[in-house]
Amino acid sequence: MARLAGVSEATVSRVLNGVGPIKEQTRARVMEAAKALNYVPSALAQGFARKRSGNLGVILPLLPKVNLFSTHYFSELLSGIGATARRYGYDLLLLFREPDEPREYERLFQAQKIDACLILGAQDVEPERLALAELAAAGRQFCLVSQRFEGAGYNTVDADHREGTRAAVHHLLDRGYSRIWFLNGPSSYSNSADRLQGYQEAMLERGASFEPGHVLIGNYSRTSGYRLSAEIERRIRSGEADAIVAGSDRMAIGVLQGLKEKGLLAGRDYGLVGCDDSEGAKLTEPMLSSVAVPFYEMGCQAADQLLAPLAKGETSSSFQLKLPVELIARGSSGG
Amino acid sequence: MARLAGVSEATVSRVLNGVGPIKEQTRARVMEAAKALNYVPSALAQGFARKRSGNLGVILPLLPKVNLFSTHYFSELLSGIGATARRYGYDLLLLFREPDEPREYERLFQAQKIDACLILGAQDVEPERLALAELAAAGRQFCLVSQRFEGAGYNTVDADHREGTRAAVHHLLDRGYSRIWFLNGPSSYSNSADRLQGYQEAMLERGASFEPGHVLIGNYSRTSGYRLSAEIERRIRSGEADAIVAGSDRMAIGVLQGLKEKGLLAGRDYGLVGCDDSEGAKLTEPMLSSVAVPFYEMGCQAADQLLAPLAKGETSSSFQLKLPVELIARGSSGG
DNA sequence: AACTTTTATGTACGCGCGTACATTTTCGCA
DNA sequence: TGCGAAAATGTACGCGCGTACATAAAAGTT
Repeated sequence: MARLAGVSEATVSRVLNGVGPIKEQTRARVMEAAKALNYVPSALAQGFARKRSGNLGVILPLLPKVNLFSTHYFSELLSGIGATARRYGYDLLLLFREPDEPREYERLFQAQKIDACLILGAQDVEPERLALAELAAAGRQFCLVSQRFEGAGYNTVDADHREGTRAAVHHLLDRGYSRIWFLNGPSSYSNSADRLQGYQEAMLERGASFEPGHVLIGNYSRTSGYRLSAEIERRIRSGEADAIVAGSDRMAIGVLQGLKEKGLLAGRDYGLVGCDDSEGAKLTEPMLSSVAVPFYEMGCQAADQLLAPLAKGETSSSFQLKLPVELIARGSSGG
Repeated sequence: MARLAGVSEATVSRVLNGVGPIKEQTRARVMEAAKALNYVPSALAQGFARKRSGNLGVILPLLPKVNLFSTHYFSELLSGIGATARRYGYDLLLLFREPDEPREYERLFQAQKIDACLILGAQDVEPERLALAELAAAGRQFCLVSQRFEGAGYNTVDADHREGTRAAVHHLLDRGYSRIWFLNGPSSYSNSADRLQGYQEAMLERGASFEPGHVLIGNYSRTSGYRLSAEIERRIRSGEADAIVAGSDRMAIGVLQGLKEKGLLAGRDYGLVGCDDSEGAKLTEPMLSSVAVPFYEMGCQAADQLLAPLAKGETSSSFQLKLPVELIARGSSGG
C-alpha cells in the first residue's frame, strides 16, 4: 500500500485521517493506491493505536421478559440511536442484560469494547445505583434514557411524562369525565413517579381531589391491565370512577379489552387514555387516546449529546433533557 | 499485574485464556492478582493480536421506513440473536442500513469490525446479490435470515412460510370458506414466493382452483392492506371472494379495519388469516387468526450456526434451516 | 546566494496482547 | 544418582496502526 503509492506508512496514515499538511499530489497518489488495492484500514488496529473502539454501547434488558418496553418504544429508540451514531462514524454495540445478571457496565469500558454508552430500561434499585456510581467514578461517558436518578446528576434524556399525564387528565376533564383513576407502573421507574405527579397536579389544578386510593399499580404489561379491569369495572359501576389514565398503552389496552368483555366500552361508558402512542393504539376498538412520546427523537438526542463531544475531542458537559410529549385524542376518550 | 503475581506477562495470558499447562499454584496467584487489581484485558488489544473482533454483525434496514418488519419480528429476532451470541462470548454490532445506501457488507469484514454477520431484511435485488456474492467470494461467514437466494447456496435460516399459508388455506376451507383470495407482499422477498406457493398448493390439493387474479399485492404495511380493502369489499359483495389470507398481520389488520368501516366483519362476513402472529393480532376485534413464526428461535439458530464453528475454530459447513410455523386460530376465521 | 521559516515527509517507537521458541524445572524410571 | 521426557515458565517478537520527533524540501527574506 505505502509501497504502491511510493510513500511511507506514516504519510498514508496522515492522508487517510486528514492530519497534518499534505501535498495535493501525494494525497492523490495515496488515494489512488488505496482504491486500486481496495484498502480498508483495520478498525481493530486503529482502535488499538488510538485506544478507542469507535463503538457506542447500548445496554438494554432482554426483551422477552420485559414489560417496560413496548417493542415500539424499543425499536424507535434504537433506530434514532443508530441513525445518529452512524453520522458520527460510530457503530452500535448492543448488550442485552439478563434480568438477574450483575450489571457490569464498567467492565465494558475497561475492556475498551465501547467509548460511551446508553442505558435503556434502568431501574432505581440498589445494584443499578452501584453500577452507575461506578461508571461515574471512573469518569465514563454514559446517558440514561427514560429514567432519572434524582440528585445524582447523571446525563439523562427523558420525555416529559409528568406533562403527559397532566394533559391526559385535563383532556378527560374537558371531555366531561370527573372521577379519573390512574393506573401506574412500578415505582422503580422514574417515569412512574413523573406520571403520578402529573396526574396529581392536574387533578388538584382543576379542583378535583387527589385520592391515593384511586391509583392502581400494574407492571406496564397488557396482562396486568387486563387483570385490574375487574376492580376497575366495580369502581365504574359503583360510580366511583368514570375514566382511567394508564401509564402505558399496553396496560390501557388490557383494561379496554377486559372491560369490553364485561360490557363496558371505552369512549362510551368510560374514558381511557394510555401512554406511548404505540402501534397498538390504532388497532383497538375504539382506538386508544394516548400520550405520544418522541422515542426516535430521544434516541437521536441521547446519542448526539454523548458523541458530539467525543467526536470533537472536547470534554462533554452534563445534560438532562426532557422532550415534549403530545396527547393524541382518539375514540377511547370520547373524542 | 504480572509483577504482582510474580510471573511473566506470557503466563498471565496463558492463565486467563486457559492455554497450555499451568501449575495450579501459579494459576491461583495470577487469578488473585487479577482480582486484586480488578484487571480486565483489553478486548481491543486481544482482538488486534488475535485478528478477530469478537463481534457478530447484525445488518438490518433502518426501521422507520421499513414495512417488511413488524417491530415484533425485529425485536424477537434480535433478542434470540443476542441471547445466543452472548453464550459464545460474542457481542452484537448493530448496523442499520439506509434504504438507498450501498451495501458495503464486505467492508465491515475487511475493517475487522465483525467476525461473522447476520443479514435481516435482505431483498432479491441486484445490489444485494452483488454484495452477497462479494461476501461469499471472500469466504466470509454470514447468514441470511428470512430470505433465501435460490441456487446461491448461502447460509439461511427461514420459517416454513409455504407450509404456513398452506395451513391457513386449509383452515379456512375447513371452516367452510371456499373462495379464498391471497394478499401477498412484494416478490423481491422469498417469503412472498413461498407463501404464494403454499396458497396455490393448498387450493389445488383441495380441488379448489388457483386463479392468479385472486392474488393481490401489497407491501406488507397496514396501510397497503387498508387501501386494498376497497377492492376486497367489491369481491366479497359480488360473491367472488369469501376469505382472505394475508402475507402479514399488518396487512390483514389493514384489511380488517377497512372492511369493518364498510360494514363487513371478519369471522362473520368473511374469513381472514394473517401471518406472523404479532402483538397486534390479539388487539383487533375480532382477534386475528395468524400463522405464528418462531422469530426468537430463528435468531438463536442463525447465531448458533454461525458462531459454534467459529468458537471451536472449526470450518463451518453450510446450512439452510427452515423452522416450522403454527397456525393460531382466532375469531377472524370464524374460530 | 545564504539564511530562516514553513511545509512536507520519513523514521522509530509504542499501544497490550498472543504465541512460537528457548529455557528451566519437575518428574519418571533405570 | 543420573538422564531423558514432560511440564512449566520466560523471552522475544509481531499484529497494523498513530504520532512525536527528526529530517528534507520548498518558500520567503534580506
